[in-house]
Amino acid sequence: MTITKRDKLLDSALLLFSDNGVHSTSTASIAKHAGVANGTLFHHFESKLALVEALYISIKHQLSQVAVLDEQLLAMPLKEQVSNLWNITIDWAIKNPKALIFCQQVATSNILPLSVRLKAMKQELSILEAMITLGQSQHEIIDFPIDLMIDQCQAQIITSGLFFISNDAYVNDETYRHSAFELFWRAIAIDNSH
Amino acid sequence: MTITKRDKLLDSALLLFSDNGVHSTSTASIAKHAGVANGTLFHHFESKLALVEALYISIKHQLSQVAVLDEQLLAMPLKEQVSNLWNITIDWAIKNPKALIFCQQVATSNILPLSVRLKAMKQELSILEAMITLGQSQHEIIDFPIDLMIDQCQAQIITSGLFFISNDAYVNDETYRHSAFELFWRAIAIDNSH
DNA sequence: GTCTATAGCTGGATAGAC
DNA sequence: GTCTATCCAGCTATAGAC
Repeated sequence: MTITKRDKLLDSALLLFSDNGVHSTSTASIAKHAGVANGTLFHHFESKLALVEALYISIKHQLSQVAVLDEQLLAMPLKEQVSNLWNITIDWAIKNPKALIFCQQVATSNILPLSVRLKAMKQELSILEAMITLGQSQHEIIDFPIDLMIDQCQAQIITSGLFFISNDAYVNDETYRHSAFELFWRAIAIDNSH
Repeated sequence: MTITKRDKLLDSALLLFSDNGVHSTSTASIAKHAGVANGTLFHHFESKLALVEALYISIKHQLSQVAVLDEQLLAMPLKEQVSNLWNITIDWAIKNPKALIFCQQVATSNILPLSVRLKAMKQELSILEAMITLGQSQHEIIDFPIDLMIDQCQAQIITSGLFFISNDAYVNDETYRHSAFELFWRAIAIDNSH
């Protein structure tokens, strides 16, 4: 498993995109940073847009591999399941700040066609949707429209991730960790005692 | 109060920026859309960046004029105050979708220097901060760290705004309206009964 | 203040040798 | 697969007439 030039190009692209934005990063600067020639970039990626798309898909795929429900988790109470997934996702965000920042930029712009973004999002959100629906049927999560809830929940997770990224002193602060999750859980949980 | 060419340029810039992004909108296309000559744009704005900044500041200012606490509001219970401000902001977002989309793009990118963004944000968030702090001192709002709460609350409002913008069939749907606000309020309120 | 014309540069993408 | 060299479109910004 060697690091190919293609991988180097993706790494450099992520670094430069997240720092300066997609549009103000030239393909030349990506190639230079990756230590490869200009033409090599266009050998591996049909166009700049294709590079952006490949990077986006790759990150979303990586995240979907991290946040999964296993047998052990499914046996726990719902709040623990949600908390677990929340923590896994936040930890991933803290370890991959550039990835989250880049995805946020792509998601809130028209750089990539809507169809590509929707496809990547659907895949990522299936767990979230499953948990909310389950919780609603068990009367543990409030019965608001599912599309609205998915939207809000996802936004809260991303916001928390971005918060810890830009305030990294709080990453290991239990108060902040706990508070951030509780803000998320309190919004949707029916039993708010304790 | 006539519509000056400067105003037309700002209007066209907002339209094109929110649709295609700042970087992929040329100054030439803005001038053309506004029905003025290319050079006129640079007479009114020193550079493209200065145009972006002027637009951003103008929108943030406009929003801060809309969301204010008046005498009448201050006499109400806290939840009503919050609900009122929430509704005012969402209504503004629905009426000015392009403005919200543009602001979101600017906020999640490095197009404008951080100092400019922070200044505009501070001004906008002062009411939110005041309400949360007041609520905390009255034990009506949960006592989590204020910086985290401001971040999350602002994100929830923006997310709701964007949700109604992209699902405009729900704009007048009381269920969605009520649910969106309750998700916001439940997260931070201490008394969750009823 | 507004226009036309254009300078000067940058960036995405290609061609062809190795 | 990787490189160098280069084309050409499109962009920001300026100059100067009106």
